[in-house]
Amino acid sequence: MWKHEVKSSVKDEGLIEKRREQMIKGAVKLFKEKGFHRATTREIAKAAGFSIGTLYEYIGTKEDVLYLVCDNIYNEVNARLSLLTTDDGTLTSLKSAISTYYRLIDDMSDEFVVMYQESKSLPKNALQYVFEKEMKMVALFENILSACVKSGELRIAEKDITTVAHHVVVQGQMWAFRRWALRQHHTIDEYIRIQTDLILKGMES
Amino acid sequence: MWKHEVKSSVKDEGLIEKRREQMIKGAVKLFKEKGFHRATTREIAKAAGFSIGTLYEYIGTKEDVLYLVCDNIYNEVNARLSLLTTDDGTLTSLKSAISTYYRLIDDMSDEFVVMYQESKSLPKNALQYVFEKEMKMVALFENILSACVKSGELRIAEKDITTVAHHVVVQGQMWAFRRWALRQHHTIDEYIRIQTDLILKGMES
Amino acid sequence: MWKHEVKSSVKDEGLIEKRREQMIKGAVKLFKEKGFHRATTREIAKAAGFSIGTLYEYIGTKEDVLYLVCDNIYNEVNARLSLLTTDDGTLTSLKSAISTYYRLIDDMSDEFVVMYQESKSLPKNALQYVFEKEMKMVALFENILSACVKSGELRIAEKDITTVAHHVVVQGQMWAFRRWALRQHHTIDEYIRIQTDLILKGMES
Amino acid sequence: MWKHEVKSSVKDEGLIEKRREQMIKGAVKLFKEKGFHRATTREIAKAAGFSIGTLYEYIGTKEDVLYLVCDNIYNEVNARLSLLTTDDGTLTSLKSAISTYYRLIDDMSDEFVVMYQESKSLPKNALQYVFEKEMKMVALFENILSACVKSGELRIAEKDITTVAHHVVVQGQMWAFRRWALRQHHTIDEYIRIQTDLILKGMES
DNA sequence: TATGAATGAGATTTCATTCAT
DNA sequence: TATGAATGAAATCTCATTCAT
Repeated sequence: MWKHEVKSSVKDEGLIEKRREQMIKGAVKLFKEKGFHRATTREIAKAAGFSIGTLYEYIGTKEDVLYLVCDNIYNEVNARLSLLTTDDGTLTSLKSAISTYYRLIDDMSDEFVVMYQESKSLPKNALQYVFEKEMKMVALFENILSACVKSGELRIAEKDITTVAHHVVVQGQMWAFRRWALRQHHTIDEYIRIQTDLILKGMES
Repeated sequence: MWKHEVKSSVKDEGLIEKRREQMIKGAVKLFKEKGFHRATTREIAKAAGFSIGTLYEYIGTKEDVLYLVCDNIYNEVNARLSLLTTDDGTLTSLKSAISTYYRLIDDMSDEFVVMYQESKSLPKNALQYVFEKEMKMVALFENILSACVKSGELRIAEKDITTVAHHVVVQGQMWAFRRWALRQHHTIDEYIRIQTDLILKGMES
Repeated sequence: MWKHEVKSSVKDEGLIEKRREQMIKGAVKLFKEKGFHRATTREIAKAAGFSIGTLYEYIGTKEDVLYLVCDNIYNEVNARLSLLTTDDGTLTSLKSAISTYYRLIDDMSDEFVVMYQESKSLPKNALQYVFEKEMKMVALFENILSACVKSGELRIAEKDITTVAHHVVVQGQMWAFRRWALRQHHTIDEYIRIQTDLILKGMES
Repeated sequence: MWKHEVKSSVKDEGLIEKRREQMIKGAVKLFKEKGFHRATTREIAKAAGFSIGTLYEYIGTKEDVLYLVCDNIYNEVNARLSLLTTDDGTLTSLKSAISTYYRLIDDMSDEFVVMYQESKSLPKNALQYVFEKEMKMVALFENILSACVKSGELRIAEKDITTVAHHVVVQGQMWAFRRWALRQHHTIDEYIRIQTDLILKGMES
């Protein structure tokens, strides 16, 4: 998979890391508030805590900021899920994957909302990269579901597996996008239980 | 419910109707392609088939175009759903509502995608209006679900009903947003069946 | 003296006259309120009581409206002053000219203010014409003053006469421009008396 | 008295000062030539010697340029008059005030003409501010005249003092507005003498 | 490395004028 | 004659990006 490169004229890798973290944090807040297009680079710089000149020492274009936000999310997703997940065909593995994923979304709601709302503004290359990451997420759940089907724990028609995987991912997004409504009734734990039950009951063998 | 007014300096109501239809059609195509912010008013005018000057005879600001697109969707939703839906507590009424709603989304996928992706760019007033329309949609499914619970056809905890209603609406959006993936495996009819089954099996009493 | 021509595609002279009167009345009100540039032709048409299309049947360009306003003033000035004034070298003739002129300004304050504030927006030709009219006004007072000097009623150095004539004209404008302040203390009659006294006492022989 | 603030995104106060001076100089020339409305912001920028982008680093709206011109005049007026003037009731103090004021107008004729012709285009707030400055000028002469009346040097009816003060100010404007005519006959020194004499003779006790 | 002033392409919006009805 | 929809040139203002310090 091709990886979008963000240009920087600064050499010190540690510094780059640090500045980009500042940037992402500030940008997410800003993009959440006013969206990617309405947020100016000046504002992003200020929110990050440095000057417009400095901002451009660490990125090439404004869109890079958005890319960094998206990339950051997937790094987080990877870090958390890759360790944990197995596709051993047990319902436990499915439940654990859903739980981990939804909890991640709960932790990074703002980031997820920003990513899903603004990623279309990425340049083609970066968009493609983010898209592939997203598809990897879906594929991960496909694999787990597939394993559960093979092991006989779930009954899903072969051709429906992809759709169910999308379903799982999308219901996760829903927690981020409609938080204000859902949180009135449920904690993240309850939400995870409800969604898990729905899948399991709907597809039990 | 307050209704956002779009200013026009043209008097002939029929003409306004006609021109705005042209506008909406052109705008949806454009917004889909490049998003609201990247589409210029000149492009919108051209896509609609008239000059920039004429465009501004029928709207006050660029955001009005977006509003018209959103408003148009809900008019369509109303037209189709209001006739059809009953909350008599039968599963049939639920199925029929889901089917009608999802089919509408299928017909107007582009419009729905544009609305959900760009509506945050609406001015506060208009955003509020669109938001209320969306909540009305959720409430409609809440009512139907509630009736089914009361009649004993479904078993859903009182406090989960809102969440399930959101679920139904969001899965409809999913068909619009992830069409390219889902359509590889399913027709809209199948998709409706899958989602309906999932709800019914997941919540049968 | 060259006279600026305002083009009209309408033949009926009486109608032209009538429409232009409507126009001038509406325009003065509008120009007073927002100035020539901020007033749109649409607004002028509406203020005149007809449509934008009709407006352009009676003028060639927006600036023609301004010209008509200015021209109208001088027609009025002519009508009133030409009858009345004599330069027989009596103080009475001077007093009467001042009185007539200042009273005219009092009657047409809005028009005068508009003319003096906006005439610089006239096209060169028309501006020249208005300028010449203004100079004729000054010349008229020069003649009267000259006659009074010759007859021994006033003592003004030859080279100061023009300046005094300008003085008289400008103090007339002052009544129009600073009405809100001056009217708190004086009626037009008093104002005329004050200004006349000042001239006479300042220049008595 | 409230003071209109002109926004600038540049921090260096000295630079702001310098750039605004350039701006004012260029703008006065331009406004004199074609008036505020016909002068475009691009032209203003060019006349000031920088780009349109830079212009807007130092102002918020085009109207701010006009405001800066007006404000500049009154700063100058203050600087010159405040030092010099006394209202000790001597004719000398009156003469000196008139002389200083008229000489100032002579030096800044273009600026004064622009201000009086265009200030109506200022936004309400700024217009109010400029208006108050103008009234302060009138009040200044009122005070001096009053003192002369009290000391017995002049005889003016109480209620006429305001009008005479306006008179003095307006005759100053006249030197700016009708320079082309007046200068043919008089130097500024002569003009000052004529106007001073007129007042003194017209109102001597 | 960090700063922020300078730049100018490009976006939105207005409005004088035309012309078919 | 009267109307008003259509037009597009031109104006104001924004903002991503650069570069000298």
